[in-house]
Formats: sequence, structure tokens, C-alpha cells
Amino acid sequence: MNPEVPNDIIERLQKEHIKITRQRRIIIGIVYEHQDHIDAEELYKILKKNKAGVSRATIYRTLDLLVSKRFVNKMDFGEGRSVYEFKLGQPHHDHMKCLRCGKVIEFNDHIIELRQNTICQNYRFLPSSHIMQIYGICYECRQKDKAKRENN
Amino acid sequence: MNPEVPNDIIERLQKEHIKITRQRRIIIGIVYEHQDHIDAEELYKILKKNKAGVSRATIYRTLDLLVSKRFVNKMDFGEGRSVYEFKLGQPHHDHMKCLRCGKVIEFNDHIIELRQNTICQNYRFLPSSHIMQIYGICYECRQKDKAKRENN
DNA sequence: GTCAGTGCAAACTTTTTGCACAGTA
DNA sequence: TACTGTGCAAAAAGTTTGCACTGAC
Repeated sequence: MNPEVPNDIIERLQKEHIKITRQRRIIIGIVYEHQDHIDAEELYKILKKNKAGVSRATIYRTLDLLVSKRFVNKMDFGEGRSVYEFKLGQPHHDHMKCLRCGKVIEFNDHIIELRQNTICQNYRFLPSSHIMQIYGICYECRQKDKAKRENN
Repeated sequence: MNPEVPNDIIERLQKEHIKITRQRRIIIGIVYEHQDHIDAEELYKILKKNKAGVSRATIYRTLDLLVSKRFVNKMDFGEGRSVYEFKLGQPHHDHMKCLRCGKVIEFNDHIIELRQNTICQNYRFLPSSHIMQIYGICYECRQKDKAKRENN
């Protein structure tokens, strides 16, 4: 098991005095390569299937570490468990989640970001991060609904 | 234990064919009266202290019911448990959470709401609800930090 | 009277932790 | 070599569930 991890990411981790163990390299690699959001259990299953020899405890500890160093985002879509996404070097984005098919759409909007800063200034609140999630029904699911209605 | 529940709320619940049991009346009353966000365990402790005779299971089941009927909002501030707030009749708002003192500030911004709708239109996404949380340091905590720095 | 709601305790899911051992810098 | 990181298993924390009993309509 040897997922790709760009050298500059390893170097940035080392700059933060994070020891690069075999386990951490693998976990970072999976989260980095993984396109969608990933949760701890899914990560564990991938590692287990590949006989990577990484325990759950290490997964949780490593993810916490990466989140605290802001290499990774931790999010919650109200499903009783946290999901993670690689953040470093990625442009900031927010999420829309389809309540029908579960798909997560990423979007980035300059106006929202600017407005958030203005609001924070009004409250004299110093922002460090934010979460924005819109729940609803995606276009594809609405098309499917429409087709179904027309067939009846 | 007899927390206040306005009659029109009871009536709206009945319109939704929700049976008004003793336990539900109490839970709704507490969530309605409670100023801050409340979690299931806190609710349970209040009920226990007042010898209300309501089990944890009923609390979870009632909260789920109220959320599904959109009387109550369920939120997650990344603390491993859900918090709830009475929603019906309250103006929509988003949250800022202070990472130092834990305080939650509510705000409502028309421009953000409008912009969210525009974004959804661009993605042909039909929104039903959204969550926006800004994390950072509140004014009071920054003042305290400042005072501390000046004393050293 | 009927059927949905409730209490209890057990189960389940996710995450955290203590401790002995392992491995990076 | 000196610590920090890891694995394991147990525990903690939050939430859900099966089943017999209760009570609202």
C-alpha cells in the first residue's frame, strides 16, 4: 500500500514538526487521493483491505492531528459521524448536499465569502473558518422525479 | 413540571396529527423556553431534576419527531453530539461560535440568504434548508486577550 | 377500545484512552 | 537514544431499538 503523496506536502508536515511514520504517510495519501469526503471507518476498511496494518486508533489520532494543523477539513453532514477532506492547496469551498441521492456538490462563491467577512466585522468577531451547507434536491434527482410524474 | 407552551403551538402539532402526551408537552415546553441551544443530555438532566419522569428514549424520539415536522432545528457544532433549538415562528438565523468561550452568536443576513438562492439557481439545486456556522474568536474574548497582553 | 407512545435495558455506533511496545528523527 | 507514535482492547459517549406496558384520542 503506497498511495501518492506529493513531496511538498510531506515537507510541509515536517516543517510543522510532524513525524512522518509509515502509517501517517498512508493515511495522508488516501485522504489526499480520495475524491469524495471520507469517514474514519471507510478509511479503515480501505487500509484493512490492502493489509496496510493501521489501527483505528491511529486513524483517529492522525486525522485529528491533520485537522489541528489545518491540512484536512473535518465536517459533519448530520449523519452521526465525521467526514474528512484534504484541504491544503485546495481552494476553499462550501457544500450542497442532495437529500435524495446523498451527492455532495462543492461550490465556491466570492460574494458569500466577502459578505461573511463584513458580518464578522459588524459583530467584531474574528473568523478563522466557516461551514456552509445547503440541503435540498439536486438537478438530476428533480429530473428523475419529473420523468416519473410524467409517466404516471 | 409545567413549562409554558403557547396554545397555537399545541394546535399546530395537533394539526400534524401529533398526539400531545404529557412527556411531549414537557419536552416541547423546555425546548421552547430554553434560550440557548440544548442537547439531549442537558434536556434529560433538567427533566430528571424536576422529577418529570421522562426517559432518554422518549427525549430522542420526541426531538426526532419535532425535527421531522420542522418545529425544531437540529444542529451540530462538531462537539460529538447534536443540539436543538425551537424553530417555529422564529426568524431564520445562522451562527457564529467562539472557539475560546464557546458562546454562540445568532445572526441573520439578507444578502447571504439571497446569494444562496442565486447560487442554488446556478446549480439548478432546489434548497430546502441550510446551515452556516462561522468559527472564530468573539469580541469579548479578544478584549480579554488584549488586556492580558497589556498586563505582561 | 385501539393503536401509537413510553420506559427500561440492552445493543449499537462512533470516538477516545491507557498502557506496553515500536520506530522516527 | 529519546521520545513520540502505534496497536490493542477496553471504555466512554451518544443514540437507537425490542418489547411489554400505558394512555391519548
